[in-house]
Amino acid sequence: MPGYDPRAYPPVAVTADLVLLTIRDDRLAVLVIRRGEPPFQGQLALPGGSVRPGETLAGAAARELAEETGLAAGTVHLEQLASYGDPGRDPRMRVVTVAYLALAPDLPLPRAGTDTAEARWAPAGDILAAAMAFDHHQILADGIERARAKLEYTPLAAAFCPPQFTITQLRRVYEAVWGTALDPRNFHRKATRTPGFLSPAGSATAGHRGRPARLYRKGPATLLYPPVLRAGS
Amino acid sequence: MPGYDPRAYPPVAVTADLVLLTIRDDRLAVLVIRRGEPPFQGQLALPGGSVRPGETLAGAAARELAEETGLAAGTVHLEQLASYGDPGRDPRMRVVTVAYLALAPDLPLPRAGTDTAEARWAPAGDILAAAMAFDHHQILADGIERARAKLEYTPLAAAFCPPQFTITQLRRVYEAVWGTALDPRNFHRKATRTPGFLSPAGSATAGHRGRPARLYRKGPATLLYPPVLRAGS
DNA sequence: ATAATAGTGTCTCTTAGACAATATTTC
DNA sequence: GAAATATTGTCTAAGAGACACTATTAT
Repeated sequence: MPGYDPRAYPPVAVTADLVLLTIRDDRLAVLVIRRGEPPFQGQLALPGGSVRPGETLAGAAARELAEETGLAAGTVHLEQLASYGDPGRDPRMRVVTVAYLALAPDLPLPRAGTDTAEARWAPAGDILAAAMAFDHHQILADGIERARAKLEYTPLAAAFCPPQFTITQLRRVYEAVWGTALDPRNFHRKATRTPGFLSPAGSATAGHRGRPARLYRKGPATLLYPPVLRAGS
Repeated sequence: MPGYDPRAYPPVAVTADLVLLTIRDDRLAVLVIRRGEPPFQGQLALPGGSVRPGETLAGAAARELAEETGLAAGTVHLEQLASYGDPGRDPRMRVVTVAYLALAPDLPLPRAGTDTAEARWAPAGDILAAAMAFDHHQILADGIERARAKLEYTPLAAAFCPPQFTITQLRRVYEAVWGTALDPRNFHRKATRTPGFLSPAGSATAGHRGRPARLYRKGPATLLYPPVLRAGS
């Protein structure tokens, strides 16, 4: 637009917030912190912080992720979710946050006390039923919905699993995220016969009751065809 | 995060950019402007501008849309696409842009000369093959890919059509966006039998050769089940 | 009548979902 | 052996894609 000058307006802060999901005890869980200072002191919130000068948006999200989990970005799936910038969403000033969705295997508990007040995993359903600081409830809901949708047509469920995993582990991811039970036999056939979904990883597990299961890795496909559709009609 | 202060960092500008798509002459077209001033003077760009104080992000996108097309937001589908904020994407200062995807029926040519230098519709394929200012090439590519994907599992193709339309018009949308030919008979069956995709609008068209076609409106569904899948295996 | 476009029906193949049957382990 | 889990197979119904056929208009 001719004549527009980005410097002509009052200052805006840009932050990166994180919806970090995992599966714990066969349930979808989210990493939340309890805010140690105003605004919304004492309330639950998503981890996040300012985007620093010279840092990309994804870089800021990856840095937050590393600070919270101690893990390098390579281990965890990280994608941009959406941006939220309603005036008044932060009482201090105009803040636009770029939310990122991160999907991780069941991680060791996040490092406590370094720079974040009381970060912990909590069942996603519990958090959705509670209040959160800022508009984080909406951001979390959007993140969960994104994850649900992406399980249908991408091999992203594997992001919730360790590098090698069994079909049953993968099925439990679907069941936890969708909140529905799936037939183990039909799921097995679907997962193993959808091209590119899985790559065999040879050996088999043992150590629990029942027949040992084969191991797989995430396959080369980026889109599943045909998709794994949630029940519809 | 304790101790973080959004005011502690250098200023950032937030803008809203628009990927406005339509179908013209059975081809996917995008609204582009030619920049009248530096940076990237003379280059093609997407329409956009600063988010004003007190304005929501979606509100800024709707305002840009109205400025470019003269249309109220109600006529046009508008959804957030993604945000782009790499340092250096704008040489003047740190600018984070929130891109919105807008889908519209074939509109009268945008108002010329009011506040935008030379806005025009251009075939999406031509623009993708050309250079654009900033990172707008990437934004456009992401917008087109979003539109392609959404045609599969939402009734969004209707957003490219006037309020009432025929099955053939709808099919031409799919063909233009996907760049593939679809069987008219199978598409007809699919469109009319997918629950909630279309609502009959009674009367029939005429005025051209061939049997008059029935008219439909966009149906109540927000997700198509089963989806209209692009050919895969 | 002919061409053109709209709409229906039919056939085949693939896939989803229900569920029987078999395989391989631990207890 | 019994129980638990993994894996394969079978049956049925629904949907996709190919394509014949009918319907209704303009010229």
